Amino acid sequence: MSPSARRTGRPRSAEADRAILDATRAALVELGWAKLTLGDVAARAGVAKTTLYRRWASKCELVVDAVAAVFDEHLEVADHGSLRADAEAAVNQLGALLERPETGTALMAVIAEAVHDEALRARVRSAIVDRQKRLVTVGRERARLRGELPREEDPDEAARNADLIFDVVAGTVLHRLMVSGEPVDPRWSRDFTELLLYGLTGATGAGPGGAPGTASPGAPHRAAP
Amino acid sequence: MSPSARRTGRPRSAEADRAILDATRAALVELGWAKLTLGDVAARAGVAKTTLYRRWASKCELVVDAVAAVFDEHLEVADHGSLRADAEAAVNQLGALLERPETGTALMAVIAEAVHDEALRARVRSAIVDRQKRLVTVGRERARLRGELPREEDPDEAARNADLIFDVVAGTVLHRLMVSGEPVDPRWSRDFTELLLYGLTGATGAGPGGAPGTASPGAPHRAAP
Amino acid sequence: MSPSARRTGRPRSAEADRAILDATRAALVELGWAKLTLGDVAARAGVAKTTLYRRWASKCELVVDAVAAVFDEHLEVADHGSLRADAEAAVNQLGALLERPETGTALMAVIAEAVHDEALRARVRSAIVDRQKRLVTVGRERARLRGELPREEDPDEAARNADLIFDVVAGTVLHRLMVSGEPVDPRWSRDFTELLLYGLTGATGAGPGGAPGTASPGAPHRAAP
Amino acid sequence: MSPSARRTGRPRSAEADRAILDATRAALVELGWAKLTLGDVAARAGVAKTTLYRRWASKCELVVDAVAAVFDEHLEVADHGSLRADAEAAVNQLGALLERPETGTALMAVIAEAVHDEALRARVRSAIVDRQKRLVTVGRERARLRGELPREEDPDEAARNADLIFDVVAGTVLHRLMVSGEPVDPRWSRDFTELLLYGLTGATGAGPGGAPGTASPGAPHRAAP
DNA sequence: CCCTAACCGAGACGGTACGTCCCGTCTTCAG
DNA sequence: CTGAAGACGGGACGTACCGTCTCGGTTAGGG
Repeated sequence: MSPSARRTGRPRSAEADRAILDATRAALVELGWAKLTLGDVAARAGVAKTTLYRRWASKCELVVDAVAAVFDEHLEVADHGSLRADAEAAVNQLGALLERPETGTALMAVIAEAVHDEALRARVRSAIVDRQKRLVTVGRERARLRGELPREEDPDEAARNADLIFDVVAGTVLHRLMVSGEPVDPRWSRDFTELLLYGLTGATGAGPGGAPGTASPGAPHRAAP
Repeated sequence: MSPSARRTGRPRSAEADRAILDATRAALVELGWAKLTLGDVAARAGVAKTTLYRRWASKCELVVDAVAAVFDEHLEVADHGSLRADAEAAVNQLGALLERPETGTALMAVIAEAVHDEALRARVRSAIVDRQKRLVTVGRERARLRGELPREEDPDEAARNADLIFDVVAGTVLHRLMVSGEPVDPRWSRDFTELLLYGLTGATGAGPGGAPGTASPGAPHRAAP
Repeated sequence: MSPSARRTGRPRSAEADRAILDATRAALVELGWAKLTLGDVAARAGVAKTTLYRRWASKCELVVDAVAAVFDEHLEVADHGSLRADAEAAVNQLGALLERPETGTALMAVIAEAVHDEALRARVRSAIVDRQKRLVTVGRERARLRGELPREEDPDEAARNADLIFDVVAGTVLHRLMVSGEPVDPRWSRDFTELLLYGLTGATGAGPGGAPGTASPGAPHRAAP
Repeated sequence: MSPSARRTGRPRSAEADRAILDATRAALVELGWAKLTLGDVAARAGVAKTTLYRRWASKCELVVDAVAAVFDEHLEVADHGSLRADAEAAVNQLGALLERPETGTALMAVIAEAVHDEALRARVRSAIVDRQKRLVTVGRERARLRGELPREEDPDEAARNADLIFDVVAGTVLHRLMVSGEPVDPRWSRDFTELLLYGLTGATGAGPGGAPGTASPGAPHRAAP
């Protein structure tokens, strides 16, 4: 049916899709998640509510798609030469994305909704989370090739570790922005990267933030005794 | 004025306050954040809607207070003997709190709203975030007394570090539960604690999760040469 | 514009209009004006409150229309052969209409409101008052044709007289029912008609009510000497 | 109990009563019946709601009393020398009273309520209607003494006639002002008096309004042939 | 070149929850 | 015991969106 259906009749307007997603982002910036209404989005897009509902089942799914498009455009996994640099770049990139007025809030709200909605959770995962996760997995793979990280034998454990690290990176950035309400500025992402690489107990003797500019790069993975 | 104000007229019923907060928690458990209705809360509490609106300006503020009470009851900062044990206990405690049906989702939604609402953000901070933060600060102080962590000279830097660590701990737990949708079970909190203490580059040679039961306690803060 | 407007979109349901007016009348009979609730009317009509508010701006306007329909159905201006008979019939008809549980009280309340509301006043006038007024004007016209009343030269004065007579007839009936709380029974309407035709000073020597059964019919418009 | 009760404790403030009734009239003028609220009246009077409710059971009763006071002050039954003059004076007086912004509307609304409330109806009757009625009864008595009206034998019939005449006078004036929305000006009250005294068929040959200034006084009760 | 099916806009529909207003009662404190 | 202040339970209000539906009109294919 998928291939045969939708052969006859007037095809859906591709322009409408674009206009709706643009309008959704604009409305998110202007009103925020809670005050965003589908009727308003339709009006902004110059489109009938019917048209909108034909394509998206709910506010959540629409917003997920609208936000996902932003992630698609702005996430890249360039090689910065070292684990540390890759990590810091990933933190900065995540921070920059979530600092946008249309993403962070919307994402939080959608995630809250998704807790009780399996289908929505899957959509969020495939449209947004997995895209971010690649930053981590690709970075780790590169670090392993560079010899910065040991090779992991157990694939199961490797997967667990990848998930853990992603939770740490994404969770921390999200928390910094949304809960603490502080920006992801260069100093903070350097401190965070430091902590991420060497832990609380610290490799540099100074702990995270301790003269990081000089000490950290020179002591990459803890001089063996 | 605070003490002299509200001298006249019928005083507000303390019982009503309690009934409303209880009803809010019950409704959160039963319906979740999205389907929670102020009218329904009032009905459950055996209270008129007016009474509820007299005290709380919005669903968000009500939920913050209701959730805060849960945190008040269940957060403790007992001494577990070592930084590692304290950290793991804090992770478990945070996990247990946010895994409750009435807290996690609601908190996410409220935080999403708070982005556009300064007053709400302050309320969340003082009622919930700061309470959690004590787990981190008290734990770090103890670790310092035990000699597990170096003394920090610059008080400014100390504050930055405390904030960073809290963002990492709380953000990671939140992300694990809400976004990844996985539980905070003993193995995960052990792995996370390991990562938190020793970083990606790892102290144990096996990286996070590598035979942590044996290696980690024996290599707490990396014997200095 | 009137005919061309409302071309697009789903047209309003004529059935909803009918159901709402029916429900309004039923609710008026059952609850009376004071306890009548727009929400209740909507529920009885099997209609959403929105639908009701889309058509009528207030309880008053709705009731005016509902009551007007009753007047439309029950007012007729049949020829009874003489001014006296026509007048008596008009009095009886007005009495019967205003004695209905859904009309009298509601009308009083609406009129009270209309004092401060020009639009409502116009609506009452065109929907109800003018319909009643025809009883008077048609009756007077017939009486003139029969020679029972003199021809009026000045059209302005004629209009003033028609208004006056209508105020007398309708006002008296309304007052009898609403203020005095007495019914419009045959004897009273005969007495009132007598007074209306011959005045306080009376044509029959006995004054109004004085042996009216015999005197009045025989002395229609005062035998000229 | 009536005489012995209310001996002890602080006596009720007579000033409060006055302030409340004044505030009620002011609020009626400003807001009209529908928008008048007891809380607002209490606030205007500088009195607690409790005080108000201790004295009046409902908005209706309060308004009746407030309006009644106006009638008490402004109704007088002076002798104007003839039935015609007395009638015209009564019409003018009634008109002037009901034209006041605080009386007419309120009266209509209260009467509408009173239809379903026996106690209220009695209160309206004794506080307002009967006061007006005296204008009619006293006038008729005087006219009888002057010989302008025949003596009535049957006391039952006399009562019926008095009621009828009052319904006509009060009802017509009320209808003129409230329903037709026209003022009770000198010409109208002259025309109405004419109609009231001589009826539709008219004593003057010219009908009501036909050169009434000259014809009517001279042809009082239609010379019998 | 027209037919026709699916599209589109507009907007009314039955609902649910909202937050406000006022009701009439109560509870407290001051005189 | 009165009176002010004001919180209380309750109920209706009128509004805002929801997601669905019914219209008339448009717009591509496929015949």
